[in-house]
Amino acid sequence: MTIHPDNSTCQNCNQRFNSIFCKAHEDHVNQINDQKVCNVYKKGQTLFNEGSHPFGVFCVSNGKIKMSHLGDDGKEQIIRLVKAGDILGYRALLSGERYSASAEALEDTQVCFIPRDLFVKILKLDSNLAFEMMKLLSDELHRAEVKLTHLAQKPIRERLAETLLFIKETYGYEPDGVTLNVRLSREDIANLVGTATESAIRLLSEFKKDGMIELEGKKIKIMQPKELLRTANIQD
Amino acid sequence: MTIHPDNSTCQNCNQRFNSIFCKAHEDHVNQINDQKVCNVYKKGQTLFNEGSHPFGVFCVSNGKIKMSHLGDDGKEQIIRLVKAGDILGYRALLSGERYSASAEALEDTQVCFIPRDLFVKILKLDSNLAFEMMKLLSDELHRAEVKLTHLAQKPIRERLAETLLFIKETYGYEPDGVTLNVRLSREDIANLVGTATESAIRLLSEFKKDGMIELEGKKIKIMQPKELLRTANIQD
DNA sequence: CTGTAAAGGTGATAAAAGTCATTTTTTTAT
DNA sequence: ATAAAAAAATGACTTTTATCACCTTTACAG
Repeated sequence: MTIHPDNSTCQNCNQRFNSIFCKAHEDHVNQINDQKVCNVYKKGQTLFNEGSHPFGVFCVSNGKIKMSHLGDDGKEQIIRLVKAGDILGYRALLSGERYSASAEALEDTQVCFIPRDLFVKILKLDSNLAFEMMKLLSDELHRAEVKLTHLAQKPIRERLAETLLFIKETYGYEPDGVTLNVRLSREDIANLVGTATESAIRLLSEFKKDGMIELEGKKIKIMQPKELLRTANIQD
Repeated sequence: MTIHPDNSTCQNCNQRFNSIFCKAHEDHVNQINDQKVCNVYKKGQTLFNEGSHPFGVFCVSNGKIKMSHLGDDGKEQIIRLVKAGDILGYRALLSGERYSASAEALEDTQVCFIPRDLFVKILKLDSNLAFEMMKLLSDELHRAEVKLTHLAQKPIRERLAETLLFIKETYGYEPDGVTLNVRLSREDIANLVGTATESAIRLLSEFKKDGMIELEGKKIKIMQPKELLRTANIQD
């Protein structure tokens, strides 16, 4: 079992001021630290499944997670990419419903679990945290509404370009400054864009031919971000 | 100027216990009542426009409103239908951004305006209200994610059927028990479904030919709700 | 290692949906 | 009441995208 000295408490967590808890009262952070349960999920492992009950929220100290819905015909739609510092599992918990999405680790990921009752108690006591939570929900809602509009109106080529830029915004580059810092299957990319896997593959090849990206297995290098942005055709 | 005796104060508003303020403290409702500004918007009038600054939230005492995004090529996407008892304008306000959507009255609509500072102050003081707000945001987020998935995966025929049922859920029927209690243009319906107006018109005609609905100008009668539900192909 | 399964890739074809042009109907303003 | 404008409807056609079949490459468990 690996020990992470600088990361083993919430107070010293390297994501502390990169998370929703940045403005939470110190006492409350201490309480979370006392009751949290940390865990490592291997690549491909599931944190929770659509349809099951939420017993708390998860806070990611490092790693990457995808959250997805299963469509009515069984096809996966990825609705969110989660990174270190993010929390997940709050949507269902706050609605008082079962999970409407599943969460799966995209690589080995370290996660702390905060029990439901504690999280709710602190949300009620700490109006700063509550406000951050509302802001987070509002931002997510905004993102979802924009994506919804683009799904309804934009061709797949533009949505793929936008998706690649979104991945870059979320996970950034590797030290080389061009390779997207995550490995996704072509199917995952398609399920993020909202298209058939074959269409995603074809368009990635076109982007490569056009010199906007380079492909090495699952590595994607962004060679011409400006051209990609133009292809995405985003106005705002 | 018409006087609405039972409706002129928040305390006596017929939507009081049908709104997010159902669990707010009485004192806070009184404060809102003191500072609110009521207004009537005629059919087609705009409450606010994408890109402008939010100075508070709106609370609908009666009427109907559509909220929509403008896509990058100028096409409208309707993201929400608002009814009596609902609030609107909170998303941008809580995110601290400009409005990302516009709101337009679908019929003559009575709306109270609650100033920003008061709303924020009460949200900070009243943890019950804050919780209701989080629940509301979570529910909206859920709705947006499901819609996003359906836009990515379902054919227009299914989405149109789903949209008609959604309108029914939102606004209900007229006293005859079959006519949808709202008048929408074919373009609005298309912008709700996320398709071209012509496609929406064609499919509505098909639904009529199949006996699921009847059309009389802008009146839509749901004749076979079960068949419509089957056509929508919703699993959950 | 190495065989097997999974993922990636490609072409042909079909289906879905959008666009454009035109006509009919409805609404609205004068 | 009526002309003008807007909305609805329809057909022909094009474009986009999905599906299917198949082949190649990669990953990985035994």
